[in-house]
Amino acid sequence: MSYCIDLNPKQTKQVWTPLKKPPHPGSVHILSDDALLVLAALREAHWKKIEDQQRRCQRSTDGRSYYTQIYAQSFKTEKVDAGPEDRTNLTNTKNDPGPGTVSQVDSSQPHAQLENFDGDFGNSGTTPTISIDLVSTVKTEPEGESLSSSKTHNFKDPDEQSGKNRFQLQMLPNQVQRKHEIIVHHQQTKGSDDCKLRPGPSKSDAHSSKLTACLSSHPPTISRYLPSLQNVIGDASQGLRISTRTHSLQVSRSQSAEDVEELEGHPTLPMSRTVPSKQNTIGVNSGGSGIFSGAQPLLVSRCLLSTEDVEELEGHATLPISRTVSSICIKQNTIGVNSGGSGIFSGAQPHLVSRCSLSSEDVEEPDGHRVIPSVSKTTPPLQNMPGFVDRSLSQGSRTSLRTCHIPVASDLSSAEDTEGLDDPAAVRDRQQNLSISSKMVTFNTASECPKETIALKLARTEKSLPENQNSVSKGSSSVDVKQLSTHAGSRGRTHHRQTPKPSKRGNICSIGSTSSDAPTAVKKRVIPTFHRTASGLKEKPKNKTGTLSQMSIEQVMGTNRISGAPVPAKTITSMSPSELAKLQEIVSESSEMLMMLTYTDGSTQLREPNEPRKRALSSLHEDGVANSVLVAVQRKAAKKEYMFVSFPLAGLHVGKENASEATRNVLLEILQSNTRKVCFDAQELMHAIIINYRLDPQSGCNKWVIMDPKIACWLLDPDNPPVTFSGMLKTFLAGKYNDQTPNNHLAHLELLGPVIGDLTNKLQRKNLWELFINLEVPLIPILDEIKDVERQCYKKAGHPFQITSHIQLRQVLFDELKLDELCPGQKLARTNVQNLKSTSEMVLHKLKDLHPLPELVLTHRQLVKLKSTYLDGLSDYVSGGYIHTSWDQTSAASGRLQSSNPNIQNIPKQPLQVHKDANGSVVNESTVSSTAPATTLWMREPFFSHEGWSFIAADFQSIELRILAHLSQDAVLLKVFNDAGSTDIFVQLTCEWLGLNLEDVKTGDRERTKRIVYSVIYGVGAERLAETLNDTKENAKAFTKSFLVKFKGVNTFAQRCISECQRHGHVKTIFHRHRLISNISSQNFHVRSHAERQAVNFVIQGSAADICKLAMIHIMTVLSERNTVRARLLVQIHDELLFEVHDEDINEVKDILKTVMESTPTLGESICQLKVPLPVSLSYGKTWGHLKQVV
DNA sequence: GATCTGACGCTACGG
DNA sequence: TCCGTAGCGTCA
Repeated sequence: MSYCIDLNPKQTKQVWTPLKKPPHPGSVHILSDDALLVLAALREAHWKKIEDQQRRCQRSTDGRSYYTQIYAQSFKTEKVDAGPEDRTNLTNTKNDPGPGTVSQVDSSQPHAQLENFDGDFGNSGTTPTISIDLVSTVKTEPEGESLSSSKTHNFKDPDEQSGKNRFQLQMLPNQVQRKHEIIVHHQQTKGSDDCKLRPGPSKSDAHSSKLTACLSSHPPTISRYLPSLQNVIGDASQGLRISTRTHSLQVSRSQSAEDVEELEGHPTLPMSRTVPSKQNTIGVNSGGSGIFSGAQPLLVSRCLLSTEDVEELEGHATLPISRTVSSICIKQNTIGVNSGGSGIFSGAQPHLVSRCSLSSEDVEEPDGHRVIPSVSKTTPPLQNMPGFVDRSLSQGSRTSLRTCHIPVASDLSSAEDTEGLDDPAAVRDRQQNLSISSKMVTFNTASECPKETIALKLARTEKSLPENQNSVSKGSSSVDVKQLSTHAGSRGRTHHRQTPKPSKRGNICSIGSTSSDAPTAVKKRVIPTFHRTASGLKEKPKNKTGTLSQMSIEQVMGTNRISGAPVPAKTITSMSPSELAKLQEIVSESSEMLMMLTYTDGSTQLREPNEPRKRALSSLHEDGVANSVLVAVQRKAAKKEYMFVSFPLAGLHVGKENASEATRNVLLEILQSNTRKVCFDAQELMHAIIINYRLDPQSGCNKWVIMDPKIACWLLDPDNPPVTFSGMLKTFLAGKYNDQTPNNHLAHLELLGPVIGDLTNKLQRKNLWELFINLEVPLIPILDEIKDVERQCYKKAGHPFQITSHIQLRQVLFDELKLDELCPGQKLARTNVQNLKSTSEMVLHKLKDLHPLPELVLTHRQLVKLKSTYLDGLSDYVSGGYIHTSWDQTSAASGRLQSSNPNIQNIPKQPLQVHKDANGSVVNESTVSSTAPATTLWMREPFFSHEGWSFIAADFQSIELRILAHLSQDAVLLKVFNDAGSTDIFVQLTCEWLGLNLEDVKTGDRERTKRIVYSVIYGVGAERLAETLNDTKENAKAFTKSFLVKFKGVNTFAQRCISECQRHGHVKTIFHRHRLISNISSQNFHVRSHAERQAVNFVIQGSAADICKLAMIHIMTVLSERNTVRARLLVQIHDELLFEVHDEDINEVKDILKTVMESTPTLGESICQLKVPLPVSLSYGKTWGHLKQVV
């Protein structure tokens, strides 16, 4: 079926817009942009619900009739041009759960009131029925683009030859049942007053200013803003934007396909596995569940795809997908397929996410503009912002493609892989490809952190980044080009290296053992640009001619030798005070220190050290089998001499009380010094020292930096990590070193120096040095925190077990320790599906007074979660020092935006505190004294702004509660929020409940209060609330009752939502966003109750999402109008917008943000005139983890 | 025996 | 028997 509508402007136009009563289908000639987009959004949002409903309610499988019914129904009672008295919330309309408000329609718009609508699309006249329910693709093409350039040009338009200024509506039936596409080509016409879809970022031409005017002058309906939202999302996330127009906009697309053509320069590879999408790769991301949460994916350059309905964009090949996937994300010239949820292909409905399908060919330079290919530290990627004009260009300072910033360590691929270098065009293309990637959030590698913070301190160099970058970009050396070629090279290549997701298990630092089933592919991990010298963490290289990484190496290298017969080691405890003083002096001037553990059986770390049994013993028992730490101190003055010192470990705290203060100090001085330290399996060494010397976090263990040849070798060949030192010498150093002196420990130790030197060279050649020194090495002490908790868990359980396995934990807690029997009065939660005894946080909290294990498990879970999800997880997404995320506009039924791959919205806000006792062991929070030292982990700290720029976060304060106040018209809530002098309501409530003063309320308490309040509002059960409150069920009931009595309107509102939902089958937000709640009338009490809570939640959460999106668009519009302001949107976290702003513009942007965002509710007078103010709180800072509140 | 997959439980985030 | 999400690890 193909349907084309003549839109000859001479004829009477029939425009259907969502804010008008829908016309009879036979009368429809034009679907407004709004209508198309609203339909698309609605359809996407309800797709799964439709299927569910059809399945459960035995409805017709025809989604069209279902949809038309729903949609027609929603407009039946819509009033047009409602008076102010009608502009109320949804509680005021008796027959319609919607707000009963519509926007004023500008008469200048080609929108006409359409008559004869019978409320049923199915009852069409003689004209074909338009299945607007199945809109899934919207394309626009900019002015001047020929439709014929697109494959969608296969419809028949009688006036094709004559007409400009028209819409063309086309429907193509898909072979797949119930999946159709409507492809709308929007031929833009100069002089049109309508608000066009403007996918392009360039706001410097006539059209863009027209858009701005339109946005400002027309009623700000959410649907009208949707196109802009697309832009904003694109700006904020995909970073594909440079100062030119894009050629196409794909809002969403459904389908599987079967036929594909190769992207130019990309060979076809079968998709044998799912892989993450990385630069210049096309891959499939697993949703986290399943094997690829930890396994090694293969690079595929092209997915198998199939559908006849997938049309090629000009300059783009169609990418078929052999399986059903939930989303396709294209970023940085890469196309990846993401599945949603659990399991790789669990998401049933595929769609393109956002507008991001750009290849370098699509980038054109508009008149008067030059393409800016990249982002430098001093000139952040403002090109991504609508309306941005890079004034530096007109000054001629940055007009060359070759001046683009290429991160030094942006690519850790093999330096030998440099094909294509000789072709300047190829290099330029690659540069351009690279440039298309704008930077979203900077991954901090250089920030200065509080002393107690270990977080993700990947590096500690300061201010080295810009110089580093400059030296590279200006140098334009062959090394740089190589990096370019490997970083961005893709076109014209005949093969692709595999770019697997790094193996979790392959991490040498993983606990327990090294992985023998490590990655099967060459590891390509991109890390931030930074450097650190092993001889001085804060040392800044002065040699301006070399790259920093080279200098780091030189400083680290030094000259090594294998000495002759080493002098015997001296035991530290046998030294006289004067000898100790001398030793300290030597240590302070030393150029290198080599370290190893010796064991009680006479072996060492360098001689069969990694026997599993021995390692397990060392992990499990404080006294273990480690006997001493042997250190070879290389004297600076005489480089060929080592001084050997032995620090006893065994019996330190079982025999005598403690090591002497002097001994401990010397050891700490060694470990904390900036001198290069080397140890094979440094993690084991650190652990032994911490345990035996009972070091606390204040000793700075987390800052020890020890170079580990074992890790270096693993990076060089992740498939074959070394197990023993001897094996490493054979495998990685090709027998260069003679290791045939089995009984000479000191000779073995001396080998470490030249060995690490050789390995350092190898790492540098492979571009792995930065990864090694800045990521893997600092990771070691962090892992020790986890290991410590594990060890304690094993002790408390009486045997080792897999703490992360809830099955094994259940066995330990309930079968062996029988903790559930020790609390007969308490009802412990059970798992949802299998109804087994749960080991959830709630249950463990209940059990923690009975046994130390539950709380240790909780601590372990926290640490492992942070490591797996935020440390390892985020590291996988670091690319050239930045992290890029994908934004999904249609995945959340509530209307929220969703971030994935990685999810940037759930990075912990609150720091995690890890307490340690005097022995250095991690202890439970409940048992620790308030003065006990704590290690603080800030997961947002690694994100830092460019130099000269700062973050500004603007978030709506308690937006859902305010919307609840507005919708419910609860007198108390309204009063609270309209009282200008009132403080944060959650702080107030916290004060009341805990009996605290305002100033004593901690952030954590406030967060807890917040969750409790929302829990009650959305209908939490007494039992669950009692668990949350850590109180009795009766008290929880009483609390709920008193809360609902205090805020009477809340309950009334909830009941009204439910009854409206029962009447109509769906609920609506302030902006008419629908959600079907099919189970609202279910006979099953549990099912029905759940549906009721969903209904109430959706109205509020969805309305909040609408307002947040509107604010987002509004603020971006205003900022783009003021093109002197340097600010860019980075992240949206539902109610919070995070900007990066030039330091000189901070105050101006603060004012703009506050003014504009707070005016959002009044922006659309007729739509969301809230009865309460919506204040915005601002905070700013250099790192995301430490934002300072603006008062 | 190795690999793959989906279900499940759990924990982050936002309200 | 709060809602809405994403992601990780285990296990069958």
